Amino acid sequence: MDGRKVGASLRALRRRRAWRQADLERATGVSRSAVSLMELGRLDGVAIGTLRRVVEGLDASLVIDVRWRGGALDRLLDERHAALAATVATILRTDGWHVEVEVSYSRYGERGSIDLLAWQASSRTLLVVEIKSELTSIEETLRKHDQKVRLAPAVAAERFGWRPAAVGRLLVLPAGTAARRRVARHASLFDAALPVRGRALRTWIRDPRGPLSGLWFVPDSSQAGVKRDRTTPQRVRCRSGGLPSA
DNA sequence: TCAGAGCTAGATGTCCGTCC
DNA sequence: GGACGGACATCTAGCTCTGA
Repeated sequence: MDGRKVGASLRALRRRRAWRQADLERATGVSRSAVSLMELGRLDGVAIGTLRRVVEGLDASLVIDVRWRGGALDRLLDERHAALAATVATILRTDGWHVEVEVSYSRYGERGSIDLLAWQASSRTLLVVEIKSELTSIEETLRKHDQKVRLAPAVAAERFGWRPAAVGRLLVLPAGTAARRRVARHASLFDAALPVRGRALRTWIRDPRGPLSGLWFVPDSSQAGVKRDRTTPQRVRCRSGGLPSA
């Protein structure tokens, strides 16, 4: 975030309305001095929430972006997802499935990408696998997965010539306590939507018979060897005169 | 002289390390 | 895990500066 550019933008937007700093103070409840600091680009002394109030008070919006070593942050965020997908794809292939990765679709205005689309020719079973390294929104995850399961047979027929007799839906989560706790907290929801787990699930994967709605906790190989003490996530305190090293 | 903007000391709230 | 206290971040009131 370029402080001087942000400050210049705020000032330009304020002046465009012929407002004084005091007018902006009345409109947003943020003191004139704080507005002054922001317009001078001295954002170190300004809370993000306060900055947002001022920006929104000028009918603008605040976009905050975190960047790290070029595109390395995206790769870092994607690492766990990719590792889970790779683990599941390997297991499915070992059990005789043909696996396609990241199958994109666009049908009737609905767009997206199926993490893993697996096909077992002998039983003509199609499996729609959704991988979640972080379970943020449960409702959204289930809704999107449902959409993919609905569209998958048509996508599979069109793209690969697969004509399924049965369709399975599988949600994959990392086998940590955080994900298990989250699922336990919403047990009734998950039990209704994805009732098959554990041994029954593995049995179905080896020998699919009919449709399936399952939830699978898969060990996260990207975290292998990463030792964490009992206090994680660790607090990082920034002392004056120095930033914590990256 | 006055309006608008900049500066800063002090008040307040929050965070985080430590202890139990 | 909760309580406590010190350190720090953030905000504001009020004074000062600047330019018309």
